Amino acid sequence: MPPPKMAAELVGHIRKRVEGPVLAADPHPAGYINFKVNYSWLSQTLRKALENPDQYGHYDVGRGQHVVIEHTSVNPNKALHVGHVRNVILGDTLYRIMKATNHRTTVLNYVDDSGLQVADIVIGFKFAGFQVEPPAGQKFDQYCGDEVYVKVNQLYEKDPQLAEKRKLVLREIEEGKSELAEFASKITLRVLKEQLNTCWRMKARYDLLNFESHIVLSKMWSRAFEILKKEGLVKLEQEGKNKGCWIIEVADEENKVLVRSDGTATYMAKDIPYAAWKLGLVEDPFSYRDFASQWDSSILFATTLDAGAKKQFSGGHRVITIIDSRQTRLQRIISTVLSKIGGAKHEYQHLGYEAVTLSASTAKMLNIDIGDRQFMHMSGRKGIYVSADFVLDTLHAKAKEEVKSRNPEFSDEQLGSIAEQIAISALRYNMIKQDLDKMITFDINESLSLEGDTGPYLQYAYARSQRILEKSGMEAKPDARFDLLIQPEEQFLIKEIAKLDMVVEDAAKSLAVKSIARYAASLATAFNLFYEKVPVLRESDPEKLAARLGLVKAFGIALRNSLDLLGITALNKM
RNA sequence: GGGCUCGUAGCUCAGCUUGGACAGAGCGAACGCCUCCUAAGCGUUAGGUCGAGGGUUCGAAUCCCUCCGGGCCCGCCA
Repeated sequence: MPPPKMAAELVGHIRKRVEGPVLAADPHPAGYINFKVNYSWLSQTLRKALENPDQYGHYDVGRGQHVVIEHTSVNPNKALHVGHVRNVILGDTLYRIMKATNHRTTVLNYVDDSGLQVADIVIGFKFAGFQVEPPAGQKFDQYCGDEVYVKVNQLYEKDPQLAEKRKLVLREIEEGKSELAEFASKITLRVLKEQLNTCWRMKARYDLLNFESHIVLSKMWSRAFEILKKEGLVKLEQEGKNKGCWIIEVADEENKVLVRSDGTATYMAKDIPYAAWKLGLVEDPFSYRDFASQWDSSILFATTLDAGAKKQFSGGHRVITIIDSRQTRLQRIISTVLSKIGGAKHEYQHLGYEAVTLSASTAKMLNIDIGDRQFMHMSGRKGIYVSADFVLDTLHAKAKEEVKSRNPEFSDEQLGSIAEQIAISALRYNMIKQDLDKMITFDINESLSLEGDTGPYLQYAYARSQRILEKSGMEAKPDARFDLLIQPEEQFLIKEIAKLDMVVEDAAKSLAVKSIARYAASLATAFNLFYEKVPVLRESDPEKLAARLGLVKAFGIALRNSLDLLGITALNKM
């Protein structure tokens, strides 16, 4: 039977059962059955929002389940660039969604304080004559990354003896104790604090810093290694190119070396115990100390092997590690290994995303010739990147001008604080709105846009709504006659507001972080259409006025709650 | 070579999981809308062989196969 005919026939039966939320069912020649929603029923969702604004849209997906999220994890030898920013914002947004859907959350930031990149900085200071103090006005992380790291790497090419020092320095750092290791640790912490300032500025926050050196010194690896041996997951290669190495066999690909023929562990081998720790599959060897207090008044802890408190950071029912998709293969191996040593009942998930690259015109601004290519991969070592602080500062300056032109009476302090919120909003929205498996080609000029599909557009819709409420001089009440809201723009807005919990539920279940951004944008658009067509303050019928004020307020609640999930501040004025 | 992934308007992207009504936004272009709740807004117009071909289906941007093009990954580096 052709669909149109089927629809027509079905409608006959369906009509008899139409009730409650559904007003009518009509066949459409294209083969559809169109149901008409009962708006006076749907508008009761507005009452729900007004009665319980803070909880509106916060769906209980997690039932208190513990989720461990790792993100950021930038090597502590340089400032964050826009590529790292994608990671930070993705991770922090996921944290916010998980938290809002009743998950117990733990956010980790892994600090690779014993890697080669740290050794490079130490060599710069100790053996290549770089001053430890940066020039006045330059952040220490930027100084280390822009100056020391890049230039030391250039020096290696001319001076092989300097390059030789890397291994020695690295070994000293790994062993700890020595004066050089102390120095390295001081430098690392200083860079880390500046990196955290940038992350906090973007309104990200963490629960724990995991220092790689502590993982190495804790002997977690040897314990994990014993487990792997016992379970028969690793074997000592007797011949071939990997002779003398402990390897792990991976289906459909080359075997991975875990322990080199000289007995040292590879990067993968450090990652396995850490991942197992996250899931609570190995005993927790760490104590925890206060590291810093954060903007949301929470305390950031750090691992320590010295005396400290015992805490429950690990042992997640679910672990989500956010690293770019170049690591997908390794993460999959780790996940497989964990499932074989008792992780099966848990979930170890890698949330990957494509890289951020620089657009041709932005590369040109950095004086980099990329020929006829469309984009350029960033490289910390070569000094090819756009730093997060730079983007935020530039956005801030631009936003400040815009706010000032609209609100000349504002104090400089007010202007600065609003401009900062706008800058963060622009950057966060820009980094989260597209799909994870799409590369972001970062263009500095495009990223400075405050119009169209941007964070400030959302904030603007919110500010407009708050002006209406303020100027009305009335309180929007949940018991208004919402059934009087019968204009198309009103009904469209109601429908959007009502979608929030569905969107949040879906985002939490499928880790579809960007769908919150998409929703917030369509919600803001629905409001702007309403704003354009339906006057609120000029309405003379007091019942209609009350209903519209309720609608405006409910919109504000839905949008503010969405913006909270995105880490964007809802502004009353801008 | 093998694996993963992307390819939709001039540009940046939604839509694809769960196949259906003329494929939607933003930017850019042209033209409009502030005596009226902030014009960071709204509207109109122009712009599309949904990479190509085949298959499944009453119906494919969406599912399957092949191919083409871009990207990433395949270290006793991290």
